[in-house]
Amino acid sequence: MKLIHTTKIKSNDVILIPIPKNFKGKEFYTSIKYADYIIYEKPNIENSKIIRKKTIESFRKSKLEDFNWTFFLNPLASDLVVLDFDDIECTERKIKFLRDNNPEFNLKWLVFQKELLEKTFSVRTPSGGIHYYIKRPSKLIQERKIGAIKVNLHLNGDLLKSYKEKFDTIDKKVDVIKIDYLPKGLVIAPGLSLKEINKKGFIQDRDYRILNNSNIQSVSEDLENILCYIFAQTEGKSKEEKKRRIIIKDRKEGSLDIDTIISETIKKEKELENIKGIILNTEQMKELRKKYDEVNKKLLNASEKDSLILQGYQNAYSYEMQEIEKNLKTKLENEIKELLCSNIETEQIFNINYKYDIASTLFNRNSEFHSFPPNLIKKVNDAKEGQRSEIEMAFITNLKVRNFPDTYIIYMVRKHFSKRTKCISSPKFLEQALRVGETLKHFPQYLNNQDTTWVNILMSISILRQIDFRVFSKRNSEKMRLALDVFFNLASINNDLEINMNLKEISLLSNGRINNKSLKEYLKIFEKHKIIENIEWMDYNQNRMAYPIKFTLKSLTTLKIPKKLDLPRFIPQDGNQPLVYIPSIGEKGMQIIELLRQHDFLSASEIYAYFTDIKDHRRVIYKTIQTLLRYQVVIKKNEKLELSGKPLNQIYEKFVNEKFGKKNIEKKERALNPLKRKITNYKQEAYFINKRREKG
DNA sequence: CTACTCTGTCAGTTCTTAGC
DNA sequence: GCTAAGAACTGACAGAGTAG
Repeated sequence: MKLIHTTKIKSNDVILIPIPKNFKGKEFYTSIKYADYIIYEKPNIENSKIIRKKTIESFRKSKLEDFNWTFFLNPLASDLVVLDFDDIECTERKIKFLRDNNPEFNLKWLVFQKELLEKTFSVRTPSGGIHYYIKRPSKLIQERKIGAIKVNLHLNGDLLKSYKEKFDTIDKKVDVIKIDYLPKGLVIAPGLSLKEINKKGFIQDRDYRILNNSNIQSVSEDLENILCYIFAQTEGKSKEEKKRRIIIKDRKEGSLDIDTIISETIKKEKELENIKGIILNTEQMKELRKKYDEVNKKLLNASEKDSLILQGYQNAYSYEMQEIEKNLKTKLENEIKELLCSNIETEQIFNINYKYDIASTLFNRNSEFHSFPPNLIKKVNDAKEGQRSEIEMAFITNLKVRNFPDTYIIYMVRKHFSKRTKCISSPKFLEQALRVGETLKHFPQYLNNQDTTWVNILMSISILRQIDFRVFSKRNSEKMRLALDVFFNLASINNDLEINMNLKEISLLSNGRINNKSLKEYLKIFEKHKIIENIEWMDYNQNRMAYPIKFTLKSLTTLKIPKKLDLPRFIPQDGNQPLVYIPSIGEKGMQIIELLRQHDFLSASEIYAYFTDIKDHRRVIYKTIQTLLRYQVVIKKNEKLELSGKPLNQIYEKFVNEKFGKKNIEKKERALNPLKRKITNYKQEAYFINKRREKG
């Protein structure tokens, strides 16, 4: 005899409570006083056994099947939660109002609805409501919350006022939305019919029919954030974890003023841009200028012999002026570096900028590289009042989905956005846009305008995070991910799937340690698997496919991926920084750092879970973690790993200093700056390429 | 017994360096 | 761009120990 009328809910999920099969006109009651017998700390099955025993003892003539068996939820024993949507028409109207007036709520609700509610097991209640059954492993909320959505958290000012006016007449409890969050307590089980029950004076049969017979969905980590937002609740985690969270926040926000660092940096960067103008106004420079001009006058009437001497003077003066400019430039650059690299947060800004700066020095490009589509900034600043929020959102979404850190985005906004923009004029808009971007990063399928190129590229970047590249080649799969990642990032910057850039530059712009030779090999593999097409090779030397002049990426949205990774693998935008060049840290090390940036702290086994595609992942990741611990990139606190907070560049410098000491100064200098070293090598190569080509 | 931690080895791949 | 040599990285394997 089955007491549960569905296979989707197992007996260890719930405690079974007897209720009468027919209420005979009475109001709802349970057949026994279950509360006296339940011991929360025990597994549900044991509690159910006790209840059954007590039931048989109390009703000696009855059998188990003479009762209906309903559910009691015990948050200590199971992560099953029921979301009870009451008064569904009014609820839906209220939700619609929130969605229309709060873009962040709109997106998060959409994801919540599509990814959880519509996919999970649900039951139609007799009042027309719906019970959604979900599993929430975090067990963040352990008490019943009736009317769990507080409207004033999602609306403010005039919007809240007009909301209240609109719903005041319909609903007494206007401030809340009638969605009950039930992790604990009694719930009428699916498949039951409460015969002849008295509900508010009416006697009727009340049926609980299964509406969606899918499996019960578990709340993934990404959805967890959305649930936290919708059912705003920050409590519930263990005291120790809460405390740690506060400590980490203190370190990130309290102890240093990131805003000041960013604005100081921008100020200095502007000085650097206007360096010529600034120098001209210094006393020292005025003096030199004066002397220079005087000599110039003398030159007009000077004899041939004198003019040689005067020209010598002139050269000396202009050299001195150049030196002043150079010194001030170096001084400013060092100050910027010192500012940004003083802490682990803003250091990312430096490392990302450095990547683009250094890459542009390889072939002495006049136009520098950007991290974003350059014309987007123009659009942002030129936008009319009504279009602003959409265009600014597009900018932030682009950087966010491509996994740029928030600090970097804030820096970009402060640097490039005009005062009229929404991001600058209302900081709350920027905060909200960043949170919306965060959601889209994890749920890219909800990006608007899917048919446009720029969204298509963002989708592709999201997809490549979950490709298991070993299906394409036995080669090192993470390097292939790096290659495709940099290609699509460049496509995003140019808003064009065609790439015509030197592979050496691409190597420098990548988010990891990959050289042009490997990029070339991967190009061929990608072409074979139709991810890249129309490669135009430079074949000056007997059809040897020396290097690609241009090639075209194909959107990954239509690509059929035979095997996906369980969890997306995010490559940090500052992944090509010196730290990666410490032996046995590498890309894996950066990916672990990225994980810790996103989660604040994780246990070793939680980190392993992200690399299960590697057969021997525990051993492999273990080694990387050990190295990170050895260099104090991460530290261990109560069995959890977290970033130590030491700037990564400082750690790398220390590593080089210890390795070379005072010996091998030349090698040390090279080692201190791996990207510069790469450029020197590439330049030397280019020199010989030209030489060979001239020979024929 | 299972899940996990820790150490070590090895072959194949990828990167750097030196040289032209 | 190319080669060669060597360093470093990567993921696989074996195996001992430990906690629950």
